[in-house]
Amino acid sequence: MAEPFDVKSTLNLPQTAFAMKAKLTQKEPELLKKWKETGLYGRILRKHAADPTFVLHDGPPYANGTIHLGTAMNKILKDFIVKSRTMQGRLAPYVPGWDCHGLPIEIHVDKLLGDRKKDMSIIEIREECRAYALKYVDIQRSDFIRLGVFGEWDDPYLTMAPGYEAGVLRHLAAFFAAGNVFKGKRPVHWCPTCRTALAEAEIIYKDKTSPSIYVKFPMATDLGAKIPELRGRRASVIIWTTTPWTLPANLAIAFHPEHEYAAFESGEDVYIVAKTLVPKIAGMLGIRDPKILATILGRDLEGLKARHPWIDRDSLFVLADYVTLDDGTGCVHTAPGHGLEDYQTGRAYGLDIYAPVDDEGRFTPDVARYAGMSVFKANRLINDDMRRDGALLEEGEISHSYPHCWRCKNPVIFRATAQWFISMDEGGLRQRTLDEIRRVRWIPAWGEERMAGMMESRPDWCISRQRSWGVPIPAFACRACGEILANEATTLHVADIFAAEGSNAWFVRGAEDLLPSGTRCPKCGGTAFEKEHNILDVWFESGASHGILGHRPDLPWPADVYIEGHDQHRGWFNSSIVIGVEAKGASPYRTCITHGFILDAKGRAMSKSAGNVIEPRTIIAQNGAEILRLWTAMLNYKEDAPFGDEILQRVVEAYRKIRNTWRFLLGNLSDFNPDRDSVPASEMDGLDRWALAASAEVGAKVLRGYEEFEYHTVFHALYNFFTVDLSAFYLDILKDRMYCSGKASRLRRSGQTAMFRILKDTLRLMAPILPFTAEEAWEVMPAFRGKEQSVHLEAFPAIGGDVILGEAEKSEWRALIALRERVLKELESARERKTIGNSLEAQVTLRVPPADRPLLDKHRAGLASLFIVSAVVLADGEGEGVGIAVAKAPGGKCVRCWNYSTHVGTSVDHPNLCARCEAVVRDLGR
RNA sequence: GGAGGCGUGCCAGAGUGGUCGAUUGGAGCCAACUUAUAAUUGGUAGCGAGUGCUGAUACCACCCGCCGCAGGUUCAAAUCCUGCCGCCUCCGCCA
Repeated sequence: MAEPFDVKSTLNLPQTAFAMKAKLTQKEPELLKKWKETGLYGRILRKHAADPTFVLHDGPPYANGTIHLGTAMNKILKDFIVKSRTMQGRLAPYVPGWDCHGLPIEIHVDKLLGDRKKDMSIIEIREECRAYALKYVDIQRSDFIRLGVFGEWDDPYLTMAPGYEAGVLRHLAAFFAAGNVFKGKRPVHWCPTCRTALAEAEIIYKDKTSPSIYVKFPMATDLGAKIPELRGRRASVIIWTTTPWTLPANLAIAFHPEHEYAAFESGEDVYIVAKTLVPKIAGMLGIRDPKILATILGRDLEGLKARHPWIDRDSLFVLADYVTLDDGTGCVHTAPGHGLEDYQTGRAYGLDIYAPVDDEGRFTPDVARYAGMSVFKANRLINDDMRRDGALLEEGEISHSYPHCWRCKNPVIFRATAQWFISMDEGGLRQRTLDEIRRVRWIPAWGEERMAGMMESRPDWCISRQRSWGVPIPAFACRACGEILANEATTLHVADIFAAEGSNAWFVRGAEDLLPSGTRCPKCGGTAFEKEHNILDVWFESGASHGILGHRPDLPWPADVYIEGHDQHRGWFNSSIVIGVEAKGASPYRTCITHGFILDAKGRAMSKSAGNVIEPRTIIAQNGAEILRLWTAMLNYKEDAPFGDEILQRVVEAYRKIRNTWRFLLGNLSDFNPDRDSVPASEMDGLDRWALAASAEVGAKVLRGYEEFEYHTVFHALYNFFTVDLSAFYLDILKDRMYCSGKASRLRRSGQTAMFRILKDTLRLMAPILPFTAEEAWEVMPAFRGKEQSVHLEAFPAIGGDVILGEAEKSEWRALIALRERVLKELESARERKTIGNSLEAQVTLRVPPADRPLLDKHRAGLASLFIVSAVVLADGEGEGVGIAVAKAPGGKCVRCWNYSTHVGTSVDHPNLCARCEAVVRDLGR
């Protein structure tokens, strides 16, 4: 006989507007719009106005191209930091920035302009660069906003803004004040055709045929003192080179300190080369069985000298680690003005950085015989002359990869030119920076070692570039005597002009107009000057970005945190700390965090040429930004992370689980008024108290994770809690109580109270990671006293309070949960035996040994619901452990709650209901 | 060439000296439910060698080895040390 009404209508089934299907791609833009309209970001800052500050200073991405996954991850991590610190009660403003100057933009604009560039002024070209940079600032800005990153997007810092440019020069002035800036020579790639210096990005490597020659340098020092066997012999060192034209600039020969060198006989002559290369060289000279007269370690040759093959000059024997035995003779021709390693070695030995070659690649008058001759043409002649003099031992050709100019495609040369430097050791800058590095907190810890290693080995900082798109180095030359004028005062003066007019002023104004009035040459007293045309290395510009701090009370200097990819140990972290130390005497960051790179699904770096690049826009368009954020939270960002479809699907799965759990909580709270219906913890059902205690434990772990910037532990802790504790255990058990108990019964309200508190806590704990979903849920969550309009205006929950369980209670629950697992296994085998289907068809009999009796008696009433069965019978057992038996539950199935009960069929009014349901239905007046 | 990082089951990813052959999730297989329903729940489940059982290289039981490989420290190692191999990132780039 059926009930005279629809039983289902008497149940309290879940109800919520929070959809199962997220439709993130639609929902996220709606929330962004709403946040913008309600001025959420400003409200957050105002709410925390009186709180202690926390400054994450943004490393400026380069304003060129669209963002890639790595950029997205970086911004998301920054947002985790800012949002979580905010919810921890800090005033944490976030000012994003962009790096706008520099070569890549200049090259792109160059290509865009093509031939038109010839007719344009430098100002016009710079305006094109500015427009180009602004375009990409806009594009990237909207991408970052789309990710849900909160910040001052309307007022970012741009390195090309006049105020910023002035700040850069003021930092430069600090180096002038310290006496650390000097002008020196340094080899750069130089295109003789285009008559310009080239950056690495403007070099293309192509195969080129070059001469390959072996040249002997006769000893100037008598080796007899060191090697008695060679007393009185005519000894020479043999070098190998592919650039004969650099021989006029030869000042040294480099040996490896650890390699063994040998002197072998060739008729009257004795030649010195690396011992292992003797057979090769001797064979080349036609000596069948070379006689080795003596050997000597490279380091013992240091300081000796050889004669230049034709110039009246000695060549110093120096030591260098980069000398290899793969090619040549192990004795390396060294011209400090024509090679980077040669340059470094030359500086180490105090040699002249000698490069007697002019802008067009011709020898200067300094070089006898070849003056005015193009260096490539001179190769032939030099070889001929040396052959005639007997200096050339062997001549051939070699095809090798050689740098060429990207524009004219001609081979380039390496040539020392005048450049501006910051000395790392003059004034102890390197050491002071190293000291500061020790004071910074590095995450991960190995960052310190890496950073210190780089700082120890970095050469003097070459800060000048022969380019247009950047901040000019304000240096002048006296027209009368050529004296260079650049110091703290002139730099600060130009900084003031830039602050008002921007760095274009350098190109618009005359030299005298850029100097304080009445400036005279300190050397000759002249009053006429000309401007130099160098711009600053962009790393100096971005490294000075901490200059935006310290001008607003909410943005003090130094920053609490810098966080970028680990490539920035050499880049931004490096230049920032050097500038911070010189200008402010300290590191501009207290904590420095690095993250890994994003690789493709196979673990390879993403690159356009490999065709494995995944655009964040694609992910967002298909899955929503929330998925990208969750992925970022799941991974241990300290390591490089693979990314691909399969991985993405897993993230989507995890998202669904979290979303559905929140949805279930919301669904069961539709009739719950927290302020009116909450049950005090002391009166709550035991299981609910357990759930709150578990939630508190997770909460503590999550807060620790945020504190330590460990977002994957945040995610794992919450996700585990959702799947294991809530979904598979607590909420599963709670269903019967929620659906079937009287709406306002104490038991149901107790469960609702726990669910509400868990929902409220987890939404807030998850808000920094899932700002959209947490907000969406927050909006539909029951209102309560003090509820903020947005979850992002809330603080993290205080953990603990009234729900911590004692150790005794905890171990009781551990025992019950362990017993439950065993019961579930027994139920499964009963299911396999077809004894039962649904677990509610079962009655479980526990044979309880005396030792376990107190525990089970205490929880007797809750056991059936704990196991989700219809009945539990306790019987006396023996020995160790509780025995478990499963049988078909007696009685009939209650059509309302599906529990089996002997009460079913006994009631006249409600013969299909169990006692509990009959009572509930009666209360409803049915 | 230099610096740094990483290597755990089919996959992802926990685990930093015993309670770990190893948490959790995904995929797989089996099942329940239709009251979170394009949802929820339970169970099962690594690889290799050996012994027993057997008609059987199947199932089951037992046992041994395996957390990149090889050693070492220790009463005890996925966890510490050394070497090797592999992968990745950054920097340099050759006279």
